[in-house]
Amino acid sequence: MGFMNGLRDAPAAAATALGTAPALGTEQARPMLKALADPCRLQVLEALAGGERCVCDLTGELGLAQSRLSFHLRVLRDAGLLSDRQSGRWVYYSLRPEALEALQSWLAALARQCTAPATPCCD
Amino acid sequence: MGFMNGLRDAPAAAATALGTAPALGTEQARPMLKALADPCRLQVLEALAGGERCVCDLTGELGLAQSRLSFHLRVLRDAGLLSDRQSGRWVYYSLRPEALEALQSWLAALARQCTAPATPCCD
DNA sequence: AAAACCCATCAAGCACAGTTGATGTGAGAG
DNA sequence: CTCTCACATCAACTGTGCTTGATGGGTTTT
Repeated sequence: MGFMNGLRDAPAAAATALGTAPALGTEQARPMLKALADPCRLQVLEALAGGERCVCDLTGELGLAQSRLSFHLRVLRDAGLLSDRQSGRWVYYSLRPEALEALQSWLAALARQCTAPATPCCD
Repeated sequence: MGFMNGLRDAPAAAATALGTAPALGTEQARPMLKALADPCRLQVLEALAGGERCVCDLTGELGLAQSRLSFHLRVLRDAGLLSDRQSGRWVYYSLRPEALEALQSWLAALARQCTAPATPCCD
C-alpha cells in the first residue's frame, strides 16, 4: 500500500527551475501542511534534508521510540512528502523534492496578489 | 498587543525577488506550519490572498461563527502570517508576504541536498 | 446618554491526533 | 528450519486543539 500518494509527479518537476509552478490547489496542499505541523515530524525532515536514511539510523539520531518514529514516517509518506525504498531488511526514507517545490509554488501564489488595497468591507 | 510577532521583517524583504533567502531555521518555521495545519485557517488564507479584508466581511464569505473566526485569525496572527490594522470599529487583516516568502526559502533549503545517495546505515 | 455594532476573550465541552507497549510480518543469519 | 533483526501495525490511554455560547471592551450612531 504505497501507491497513489495523492500527488501527481509530472507538473511539479517542471517547476524546479523557476518559482512559477502548476498552481496546486489548497485542497492538495492541506494534507502536506497537516503533516508538517508536528515538531517530531520536522525533526525527521531535517534529518532527511541531508539525504536518504534508513529507519534504524533515524531512531538512533533522533532518540525516538521505534513505534513512534514509524508512525510519523507513515504520516509523512501518506502526505506525499516522503518516499520509501526497501533494501534487504532495511527501509530507506527520503524527501520528495517535487512535493516541497509544489508547496513553494502554492505559497508563491498566495503572496502574489495579497497586497491589494482592501475591499470596501460592509457599506 | 500586536507588536513583536516573532518575525524579523528586514531580511525576508530582501528575498522577495529571488528564491534565495536568509535561511530561517526550522525553529521559526514550526509555529507557521502549525498554524497552516487547519482547514478553516486555510480558507481564511485563500480569502486573504486577494487582499486585505475586515472580519465582518470574512464571516459572511466563509460562513463561520464570529467567535470561531476570531480564534483562527489570532492563531494566524500570532504565527506571524497575518497582520492586522484597526480602522474605525473595523479590523482589517492581510497576509504578510515576508512570512510566506520565509517559508518558501525554508522549503527550498530542505530540497537543496535531499537527493544525496544515502548514508551506509548500520554496518 | 443610550443603543447598536464590530470584534476579542473566556470557560466548558468535545473530538482527534499522538504516545506507549505489545504483537505481527518479512527478510537475512546461523 | 530456527533465530534474530528491522520495521510495521495494533489497541488503549492521554493530551492538545477546535468548537460553542456567553460576556466584555471599544467605537461609532441616534
